[in-house]
Order: sequence, then C-alpha cells, then structure tokens
Amino acid sequence: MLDIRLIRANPDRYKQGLSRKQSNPGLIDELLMADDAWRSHLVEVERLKSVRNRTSEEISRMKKQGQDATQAIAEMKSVGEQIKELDEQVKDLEARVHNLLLEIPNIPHESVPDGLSEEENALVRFWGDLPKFDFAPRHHWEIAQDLDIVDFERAVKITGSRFVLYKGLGAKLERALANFMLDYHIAHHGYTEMFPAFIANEESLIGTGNLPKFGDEMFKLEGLPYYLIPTAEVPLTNYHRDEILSAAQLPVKYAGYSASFRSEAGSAGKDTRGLIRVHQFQKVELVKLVSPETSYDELESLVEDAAKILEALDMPYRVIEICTGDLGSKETKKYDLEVWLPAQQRYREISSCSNFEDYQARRANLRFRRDESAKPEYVHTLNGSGVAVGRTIAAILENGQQADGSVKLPKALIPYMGVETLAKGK
RNA sequence: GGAGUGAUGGCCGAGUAGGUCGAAGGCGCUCGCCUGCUAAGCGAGUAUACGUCACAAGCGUAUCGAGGGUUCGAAUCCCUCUCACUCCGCCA
Repeated sequence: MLDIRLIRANPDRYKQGLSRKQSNPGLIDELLMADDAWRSHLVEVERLKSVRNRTSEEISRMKKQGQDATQAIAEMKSVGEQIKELDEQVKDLEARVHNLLLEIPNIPHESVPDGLSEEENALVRFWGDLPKFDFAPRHHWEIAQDLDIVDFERAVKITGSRFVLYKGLGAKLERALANFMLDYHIAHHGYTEMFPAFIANEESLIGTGNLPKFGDEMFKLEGLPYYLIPTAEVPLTNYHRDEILSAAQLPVKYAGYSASFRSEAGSAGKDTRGLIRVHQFQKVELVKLVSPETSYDELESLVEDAAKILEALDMPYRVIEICTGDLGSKETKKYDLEVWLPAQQRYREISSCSNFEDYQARRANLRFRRDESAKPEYVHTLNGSGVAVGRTIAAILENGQQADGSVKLPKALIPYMGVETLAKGK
C-alpha cells in the first residue's frame, strides 16, 4: 500500500512509476478523485456532528435547569438523519479509497533498469564453472526416476498433477537440504529460525500483499477465511503485524522453513515435468524488517546470503536484476538467483530477493520507533528464498550426474546425507 | 463439540436507573525540583487515527473487542459477530 499523502503531494511521480512498471497510471487519478470526494464529504459530516455534540450538551444543561428543550431536540433529530445519510456516503467513499490503495502496485526504485519484460532483465554476475559432460546430460526427472528417489506417477495418483513424492534418499535429500540451509543461515548470517503454520488468515495475506489481488494464485480452505501459504514470507512478515518495534531490535532477521503452495493458475503447459513448477514445494525463506535508510544495503546482503547457499553447494548460478516491466506488484527492486540446469542448457530461478520498502509494512501496520519519544515509522520489509529446496534438488541431480547414472553430492551435504553419491539400488 | 466467564488508554483497573467520560485511580514513562549516592519524596506532563492546514499551532471528528440498532445524546440499553480464558468431551 502506498502513502496516500505522498500521492496527493506528487501524483505525477506515482503515475510515472506505474507506467515504468507497465501498470495502469490511470489508477492514480481514480484514487485521487475518490479521495477528494471522501474528504469533502467528511468535512461536511464532521461539521454536522460538531453541531450535534454542542447542542446535545446544551440540551442536557437545559433539562437540568428544568427548561423546555423540545425545539432543540426536534432540530437535532433532523440533523441526525442528515448525519446518518452522509456517514454512509463517507463510509462508501472511504472503502473505495482503501480498496484502490490495496490494489495499486508499488512503484520501482529509481535504480531499477527500465524494460518491458523479462527479456530486458539485467545480468549482474555469474558464479561457478559450468560442468562439462562427455555424455548428453539428462534431465533431473529422468535421473530421479532412474534412481527411484522421486515418484512422480504415484504422487499424481495420490493427489493430482504437479505434485511430487520424494522417496528414500530423495526424501532424505529434501530433509538434508532444509537442515543445511537453515543451519547455514543461522550460523553464518545471523537469522533466527522460525517454523510457522502453513495456513494463514486473510489479514496476514493482505499484510504481505497477496490479497486482495492474487487470491487465485493460492489454495483457499473451503468455508474458512484461511489460505495455504504461498511462501513463508507470509507468516514471517506478519509475525510482527500491528506491532511497534524499537530501533534496537532492527534489523529483524528470520529464516523459516515451510511448504509453499501455489495454485499455478495461468501456468498451464509450462514446466510440466519434474520439480521446477509444482503445487507444493519446500523452501527456506529469509525475511528482514529493517529501518528505511538501510533497506537497499540490506537487499544486497540478502542476495549474498542466498547466494552463499549455492556456493556452499557448488552450484553454478547467476544473479540478474529484474527490470521495471518484470517486477512484481509489491516490490520496488528485485534480484533473482538462477541456477544452472545442464540438461535444459539454461539458468532457472531458484531464489528471488526483493525490497518492498514500506508497501507491506503499511498494510501490516508494522512500525518501529527510532527512540522512546519518537513517532512510530513504518519499517521496510524484504524477503528472499534462501533457497527453494525442490529446485536445488533438480540442480544437484543435473549438475552432479555421472556417466553411470549416479549423482555426486556436494561436499557440504555429505555430513547430512551420510553418503557421497546417489546410486541405483541404494 | 458442550458449558461458562470475560474483552476499557503502554500495563493494571474504576465506571450500568444513558447526559461535559477520551474516560477516576494506580503503575510505568518524560521533564523539572529536592536529595552525600541510590531509593524515596514533591510538581508538571504523558493515547491514537483522520480531516482542516504548512505532515506547525489551533480547531473539528472518531475511537472503551468489531459491526449494527434505539436516542437530541451510549463505555453505559438492545441485536449480531469475533477473539481470549476456564471446565468437560475428543485427540497427535
């Protein structure tokens, strides 16, 4: 949610921001019109209420003195009716303004490169050497099936398409990666481990910006105002919703492992095989609440925190900066980490790190005080995957595959796995 | 699932025959005074949001879980809902 006062003061800045993002700048005019109407109605109804308050006091006084107040009471009755009518209009207009504010996207930071689509995302850097194979590298789903560590068919039987079931060392690998990533962030990056519920209520989803616009991207629980979380960003960011933190607490840094549920509406036909795009996947999510002036530095370090996982696993990756046209609705600036998948001969997103500035904080009423007597200010929120476990498994299988069909595991995982390779029949 | 109790300001806690109640009192906090130090004591102050406006002062409006109703007027009366807690049942 943007700051209505700032929009009033400088509408053009916001229109330009929305235009850069390939979003509709007309929303700003729509908002300002509704806001204008709301304010003028509010002034009028408050004037009437003021009259009523004063007269009611007067009536009280008259009655105590035994005077006749019939006339004043009659007058106030009609004023009361006017107030009731106007109040309703004010309420409607207010809701309209509020709803528009909830739907208007965040605007890009000035440093974000302009661009129309993902084609124009900017390459920041590469890391690692691409593996060389003296055979045609196979896709991760082929390797996984061959090793019998992921069962795609039976997962479909049990649930449906785009669900997977990890088995044997595959299941252990999933668990090992979660432990490894959490241990790493806690030991080296100063995050506090969190394990949230995988279901969140509507307030929380509004807080992070998933509602009201993106309800169809989530699974809703029938008959309940609850959703399966699309990411642990939701519970971790909402953890301090409606709270005022002290400056000394900042930056707050949480690392949470959870399942993430995506309806994948609109992605029919894309990545229909393997582990890349499924309805439920696990990841470790990093969330930071920081003071505003530090948020862009914190974004850089967030990217580094996520990248260190891939480096520790020796997975080649690149960092790209998302251009204005490819930015999501909520973020002001975003970097993606993309891991190399040899069979596809391309990099695939494995982490997405964003700064939201106060867009989520305003929705979630998430504030801090610089000192005891200072007025509360909104924090800036950031989050990034650190990283997605399923896609990491895909990367490990493809990058570590050997000619004999086995997979060499990254050194860092060996203590967690108890074996050095994944081989048939184990 | 059944039965019950409750929801007031940062915290505790008054306040129901509706009328200066934004709300007593206490604690906490801030500033000042006093005081070998500390503690105690004394004095003053201490909610938030929105609108108007210069995001100043001032003024106005709203807020006693939420929403609605009755009334000239509601923390106080009526209705609906939510949440918390307790006991019972069930259960990992």
